[in-house]
Amino acid sequence: MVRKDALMAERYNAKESEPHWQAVWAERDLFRTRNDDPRPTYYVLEMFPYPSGRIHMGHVRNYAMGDVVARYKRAKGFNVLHPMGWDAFGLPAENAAMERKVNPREWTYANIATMRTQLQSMGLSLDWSREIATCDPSYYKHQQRMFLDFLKAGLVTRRTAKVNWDPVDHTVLANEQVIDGRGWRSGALVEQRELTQWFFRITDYAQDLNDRLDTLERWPEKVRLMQKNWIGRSEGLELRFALDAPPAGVPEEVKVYTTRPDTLFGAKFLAVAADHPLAAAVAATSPALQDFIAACHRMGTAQEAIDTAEKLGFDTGLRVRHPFDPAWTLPVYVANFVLMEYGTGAVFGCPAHDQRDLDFANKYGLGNTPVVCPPGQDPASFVITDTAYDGDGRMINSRFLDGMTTQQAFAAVADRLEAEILGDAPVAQRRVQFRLRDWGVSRQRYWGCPIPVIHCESCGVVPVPVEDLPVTLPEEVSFDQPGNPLERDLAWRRVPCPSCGADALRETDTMDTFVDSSWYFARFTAPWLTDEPTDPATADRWLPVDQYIGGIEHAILHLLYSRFFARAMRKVGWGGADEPFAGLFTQGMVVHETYKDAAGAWVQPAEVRIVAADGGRQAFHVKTDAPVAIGPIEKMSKSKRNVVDPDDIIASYGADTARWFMLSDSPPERDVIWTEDGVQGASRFVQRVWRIVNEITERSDSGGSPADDLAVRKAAHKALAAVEEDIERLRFNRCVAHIYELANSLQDGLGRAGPPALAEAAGILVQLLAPMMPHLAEACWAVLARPGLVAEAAWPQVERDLLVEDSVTLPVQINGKKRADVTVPREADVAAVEAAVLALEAVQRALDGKAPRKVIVVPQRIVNVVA
RNA sequence: GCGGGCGUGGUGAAACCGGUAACCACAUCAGACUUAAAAUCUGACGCCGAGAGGCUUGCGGGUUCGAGUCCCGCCGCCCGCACCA
Repeated sequence: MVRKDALMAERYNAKESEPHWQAVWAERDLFRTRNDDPRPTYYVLEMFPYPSGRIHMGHVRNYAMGDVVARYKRAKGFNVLHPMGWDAFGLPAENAAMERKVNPREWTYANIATMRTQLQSMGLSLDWSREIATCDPSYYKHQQRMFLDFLKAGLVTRRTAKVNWDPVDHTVLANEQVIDGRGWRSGALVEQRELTQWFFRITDYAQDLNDRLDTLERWPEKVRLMQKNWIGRSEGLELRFALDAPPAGVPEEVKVYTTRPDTLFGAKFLAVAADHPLAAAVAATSPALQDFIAACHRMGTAQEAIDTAEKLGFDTGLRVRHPFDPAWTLPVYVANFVLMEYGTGAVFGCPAHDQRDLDFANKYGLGNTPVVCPPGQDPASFVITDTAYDGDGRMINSRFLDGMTTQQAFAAVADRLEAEILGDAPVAQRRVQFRLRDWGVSRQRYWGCPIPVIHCESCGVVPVPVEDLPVTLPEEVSFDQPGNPLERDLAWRRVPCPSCGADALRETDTMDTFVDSSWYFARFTAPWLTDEPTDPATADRWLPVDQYIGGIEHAILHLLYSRFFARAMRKVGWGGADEPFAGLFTQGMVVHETYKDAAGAWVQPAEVRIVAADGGRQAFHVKTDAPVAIGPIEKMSKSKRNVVDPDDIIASYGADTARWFMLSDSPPERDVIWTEDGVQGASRFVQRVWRIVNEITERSDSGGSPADDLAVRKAAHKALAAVEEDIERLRFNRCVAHIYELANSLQDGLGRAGPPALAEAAGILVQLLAPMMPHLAEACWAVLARPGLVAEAAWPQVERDLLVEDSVTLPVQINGKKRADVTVPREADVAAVEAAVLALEAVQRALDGKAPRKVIVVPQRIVNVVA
């Protein structure tokens, strides 16, 4: 009690401390990465943000995780690259321009400025000297260069594709602007229009993109699986059906792709897509079919409708011959469920073994013949009524296939039909098919990277010469009229043809913003280059990214496109790696309770006061005191108003508290619930660490027994070993638990252990904290009078000797239930442990004088006595 | 429909290879300090039971000396894809 005043260290003041240490780091330029640093490289990257206006808690979580890894790896002696940039093109800037009459560029750069300040207030160890914004000509110039390289290398094609067309606004709509089949602004029914557009030939790499997934061992299994399904590789047979007496103008054959050639003897019909050439040929003389095709097109738009859509078909009256029996013919339908984009746009229907075919056959009275008998079924009694059987089994009703397994039948059909000739080619061909389609990159938008080509009446499509890059967006832009402003801007569009010099027009499509984010990780390796997208040797050294961290929502598109770009960039000589991201981590969302007032309006958490009530909690509005209903916990979103502004949290608690809370509690891949109690708990811990560290330095009186010294040192080194392992595996919540444990041990040891042991343990505590709460750690480091900055300090070495105990306490089970403990020397052999256990009173009592049937001793773990 | 994941105290969770279920934290309760409150410190805290003890990882089975963990069958929730032949 005497030294109470002396021990009352001042409260840690994050508001003063955090900007101070940020200034110290900046002054020493601590986080600038040099490409010529000889140490081993480590590239940690978090998905760069879209500059929407302000950062949100999801950003705080994402960047806090990345910063832990970056600071830890730096302490471990790596040359760490940890850059930041802005995914700055996109629709919201255009929306803001339309709604608020602002310039998209100014709006975007203003947002970037705000968000940069916010990120800097988090104390992230970022190399800001490498900052890039994708909307800057210094970035998209190189993207245009690569587009031209890809074009030359045959990785870009141009063909027609459907777009969403708003007939009232006369504009192309992005998918997210189509709501329930209607334009988001006009409310008009959206039509599908064919437009000539640019495509990246990602399907050229479908096989490799599929196969290399297996090598991405540090990717979540879930993401690999999602990509695998998206790529959708299948092995099947393309087979040709000859038409039986086709009328004039109708093709003589139809090609069909099937993964189930084994079921060929169960075929009952053939169906082609509404867009299939055969359908068009028949429709030429059939107004009824024209109507049917038009109806199919109308249905195409609405996503939900497909779900419930009935299988509909139109009987063309044509018939095809069965490949194994020219006398056996099948009717040919045009069907609404057959997709022109997949396979050959035509299928043969085997109702017994495909649910869709069965629904269709039942509707049109086509019947079914089961040809695969499930294991354990009697073939004689096996019938299909309204549930198709798509499993394996033995072939029946299939002539020469009877008795075979489905796999054998597949091979037998393929072998025979590959050898059979129809006209001048084999009837069938084995073939691999993918669901993946080419990547349409054309967007009829202003705020994107211009596609660097010129359309000339006599020369056609002419690439912009590399020396003329970048093709910059016009500065002056107006969104008063609907449509793409670039199309109206003739001053910008009109250019001489680079090839013949005649009057020509610029391409007005800009690139999908996914292109911008498909190579930024490579640009970060040398963003100062003005003439080239990358320095290939430098890119080779840094890539792949060692640890990439971001949201699961990018599991497919962004990551797949980046994987495509890695391949394409290597092909055209810009270096990098086969795979862009060696390690991937997908973090969970930040969620929060929702609140609604009596009128049903959403209420912000900041306006809600929570009171503990009997058996639960009650919420009241801070201003009106009116009761507020507590709703379900949901993802923080503006629409539900359940957002907490990082600025507010940093202002009242500090960045360290926010970071600590985001890393504690929930496993990083799971959602974390933001609660006021949780932040306060984190904040209390900040103060506790500060008190402990200060108290240690203020106490030099107590002596400390060797046993107490050892206990504190053991606790510190145990925590060190555990945190090290858990950071490596990105298990930040476990790191937090270990650090709490160490703080508890340190507090226990305060009155007992000696100053050297306490100082050592406190130093370790501070270093463990440093990746997570860097400002607090820096302040504590100074209090401990340790030299330099903790941000520059090498990671401490674990003293392995301190991790092993001399004796171990083993649980003793009798018949699998824990009944006692036994403490034995660590090195005790099995016989010694067994003897010690059998001497225990509890064991004696249980055995009741008899010999045990069995004693299982698992060294260092457990003993089980079977009575 | 297809594919995948998850289910543990009041809450977030931990339990690595099948080996003491519940580390750590939040909340709650009690105590200390205080005129009081906050802050801080100490303690209790899975369930039943006064206790001894018994029970407990969504439910039901199985394998095993031993199962939260492995296998089979249900139930519930979540996510992704979706007419892909």
